[in-house]
Amino acid sequence: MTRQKATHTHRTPLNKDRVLRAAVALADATGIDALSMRRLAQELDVVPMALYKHVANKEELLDGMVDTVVGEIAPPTAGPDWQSAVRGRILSARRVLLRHPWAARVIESRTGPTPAVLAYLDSMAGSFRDGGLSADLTHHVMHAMGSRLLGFSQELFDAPDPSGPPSPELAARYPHIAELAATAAHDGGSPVGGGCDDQFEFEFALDLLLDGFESLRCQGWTSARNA
Amino acid sequence: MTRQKATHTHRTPLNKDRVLRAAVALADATGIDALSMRRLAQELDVVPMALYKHVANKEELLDGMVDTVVGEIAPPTAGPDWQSAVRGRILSARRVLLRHPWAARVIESRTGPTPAVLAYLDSMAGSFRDGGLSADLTHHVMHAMGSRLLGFSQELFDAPDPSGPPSPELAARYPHIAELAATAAHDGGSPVGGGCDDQFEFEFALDLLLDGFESLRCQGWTSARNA
DNA sequence: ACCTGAACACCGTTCAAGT
DNA sequence: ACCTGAACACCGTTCAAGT
Repeated sequence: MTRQKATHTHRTPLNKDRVLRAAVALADATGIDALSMRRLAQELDVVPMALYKHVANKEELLDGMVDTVVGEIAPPTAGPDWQSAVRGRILSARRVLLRHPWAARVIESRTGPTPAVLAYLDSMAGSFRDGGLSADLTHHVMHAMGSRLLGFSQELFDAPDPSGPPSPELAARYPHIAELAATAAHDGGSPVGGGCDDQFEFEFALDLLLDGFESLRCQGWTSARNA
Repeated sequence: MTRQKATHTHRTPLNKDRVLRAAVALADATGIDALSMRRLAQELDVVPMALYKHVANKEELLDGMVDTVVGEIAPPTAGPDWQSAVRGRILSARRVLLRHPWAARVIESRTGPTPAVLAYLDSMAGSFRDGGLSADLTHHVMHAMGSRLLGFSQELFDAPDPSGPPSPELAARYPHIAELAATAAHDGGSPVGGGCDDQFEFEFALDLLLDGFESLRCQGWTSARNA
């Protein structure tokens, strides 16, 4: 009785939380494309169908993973002004999202917001309202921020080719892109040569938007007046 | 000889363009999730493997579909100022993307920009440069625009529940969200009651950014001075 | 009542056999 | 040389048979 069958070793019994944490860890380690119900079950030493006792289907698994990740974002902090409070929380969200590179894509793919996302957005709206923005302006401001509220934004190009300067024929075909790439490589915002500083680009857009919002707030902007 | 075998009727021979146009039409009609190599082949009255003569694999098919769609965006038009030229083109891109609701998600999923996307971005960068923005500022501005350059942006919530006002317990749990939903329903920017006017939200953020860029241009902003 | 193996209806893609 | 059917290695999920 000191040995149990290896295939049925008595383990911490499965529960939803353990399933979700294993799924997040697996996605972190192997990427979201390699996350399948079968692969996850294998990781948990469980038969695939055992997962369906804790999540209804794969969609619910992905929803749960999103909530797990969004739950890692730091709570709101008091700041000298509304802008720095919002800014700090968004940058915290960004650090979380960078730890889980698959999360942005999964969040995008959800049809509706999950409870943790709703709670986060509600709290963020509260920060805008506390800062003196009208409900009307807050509404449009939330839309304008889009995914940036959660610490990420859609980058259309990952990183310019890091292998030296662009090829001559590419520069000829896309002269303006080549000029931008040359500029980025020149001011060395990032380690060596190629690529741009994603963090700088994120904060550039974030601050431009926050400043724009504050300016509208000061003007007493309303959509009725401008529509 | 007046009849041919129904299963091998002589048709316009397949070529890459015909494959891509059929794929776009199929995605338009049935959604991107229903687009499989096998289903597309069936639509073209062709055996699945025949597609692989014209596209290397499914990734290349999706790349080609993106290029087909981006090719529908209107060329740049001359405007009284750089802002209205850029604005007009982006709103044209938006109309194209609304015709192909699957395209935004597919563009996001590409690892690198396709030729037509590069050409579009190059032309857009040219518009900023012609407007008097420095190469440095143009670079950051392109990043700040993100997917908005192509006429879409990440909406975190599709549309608030259209079935009347939010339930009491939801309003209690997410008071600020409920307030925003009530505001949106109130000012009736969209047809009846619930939901917000996506076009308004898009233009609100677009104009806020364009105004911010113009303001930075006037100030002679450079990243070196502000870093 | 609970658990689970086999099966179903799909995928994208390889490959060898047919013409 | 070209084309293509069958096969491979996967999916998520159903379902009936086992305990």
